[in-house]
Amino acid sequence: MNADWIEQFPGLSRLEPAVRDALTRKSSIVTLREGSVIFGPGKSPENLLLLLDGRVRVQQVSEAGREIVLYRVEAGQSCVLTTACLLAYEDYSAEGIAETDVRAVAIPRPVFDDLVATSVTFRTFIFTAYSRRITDLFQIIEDIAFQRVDIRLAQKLIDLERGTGQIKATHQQLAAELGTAREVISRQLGEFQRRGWIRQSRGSVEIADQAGLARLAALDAV
Amino acid sequence: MNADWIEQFPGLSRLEPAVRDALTRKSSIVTLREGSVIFGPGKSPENLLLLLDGRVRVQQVSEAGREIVLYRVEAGQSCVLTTACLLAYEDYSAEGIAETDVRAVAIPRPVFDDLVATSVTFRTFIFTAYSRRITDLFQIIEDIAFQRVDIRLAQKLIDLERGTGQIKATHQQLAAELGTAREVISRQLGEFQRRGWIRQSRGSVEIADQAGLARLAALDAV
DNA sequence: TCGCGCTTGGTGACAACGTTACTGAACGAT
DNA sequence: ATCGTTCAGTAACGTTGTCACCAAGCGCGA
Repeated sequence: MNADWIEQFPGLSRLEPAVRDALTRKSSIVTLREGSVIFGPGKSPENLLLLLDGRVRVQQVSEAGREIVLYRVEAGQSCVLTTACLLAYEDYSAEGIAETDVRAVAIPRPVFDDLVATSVTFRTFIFTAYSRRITDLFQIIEDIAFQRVDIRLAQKLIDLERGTGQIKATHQQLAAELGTAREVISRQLGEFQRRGWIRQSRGSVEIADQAGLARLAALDAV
Repeated sequence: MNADWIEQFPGLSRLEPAVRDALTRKSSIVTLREGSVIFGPGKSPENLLLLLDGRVRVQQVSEAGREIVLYRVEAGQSCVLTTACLLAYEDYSAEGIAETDVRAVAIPRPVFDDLVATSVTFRTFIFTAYSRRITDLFQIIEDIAFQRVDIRLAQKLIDLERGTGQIKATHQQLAAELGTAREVISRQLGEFQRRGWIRQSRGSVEIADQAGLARLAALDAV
């Protein structure tokens, strides 16, 4: 019915007409409620998801219960990597969670397989998505291994503040973003507040001096 | 000429005869000297490599010059991930280095593209390789973020000791394996030696009590 | 609306890790 | 034998992670 969703994916707009037709016929549009666990230990997706609306958070959960956010899939992106992740090994422990209500195109595995075989465009789309995630992961590894927490936190705050100057997140959630401990976040935010860069309240952080944060964040790789 | 190399790749042994023929005809066997930089900032491979002999180390180098080993490609494995890595972004900073002399099958990009399109077997081979690397990366992230250095070092020593009870590596190299600092390795090895688990000499570590190391390594996720 | 329990945040003490700065030992080349 | 380079050891200190505990905020049912 509604085949126009393809236009939301820049990489797919030049899809060969026949392929495009097959894709729209054989895939379906699904909706997922905020908070749904899309995949994870115990769940396995039979579909490749292309996000139309909403946001999915992919995170690693350690046996000790600590979490770290690996990346997010936004509208217009595909979730291949995590699908592929389920293929090879069983002992993975990443999970995907709908951060908002999500609307997505679900492409069944056989159709996906067929499309990869048939279409150069689709193949490029998929491989590019892979590459992007992998460089993301490389970056995360470098940050965790070599970057100071205060700098990473400043960057993350700037990143999470989407226009509104407000970030709705507990210290615990921010700790998971950086793969560190809640206490560390509390300390750093306390320091940021002392410097007048932010104002804190329960469950949210308000940016008071973006430039101040940005100066710290820019110390990056000096 | 020598088409038997395909047998070295379990994932490819069932390749359709026609595809198999195309693969052997259009690819070439290359050799690389120990120490060669196979790809990295400035170098880009035009080929997908399937390793016949030798070992390739893939590592991330930070702007400050610190290094961390991401994974190794061994004989019988492919190097897709890093090839794909070059597609999307330019600002990656990983490099691949031949740890030993390397003999590999080089598949030109157009041939690779054609094979992915033609053969389900080949496609599975490639995607499985991807999945494996990605779960590796997930594991590395979890280790760096949540695991103690002494435990990781003990695991790494056991891992690097391949039969010989000897590990040829400087403290600096071991530090790069774990993404930590040389001084930290020196301290930990000093402690291991004090406990009688290892004996040190310039440029190498000798395992004296594997069981002792193994006990520490097993504290993993208790 | 009061009290109860849960979540969230604050803090101090200490352990682990990273950084800086420096030292000396081991090795290779000439 | 000497020199320069690489490698390893160490002390001091700053940063981050862990543990233990407490207090404030909030939702919810009595």
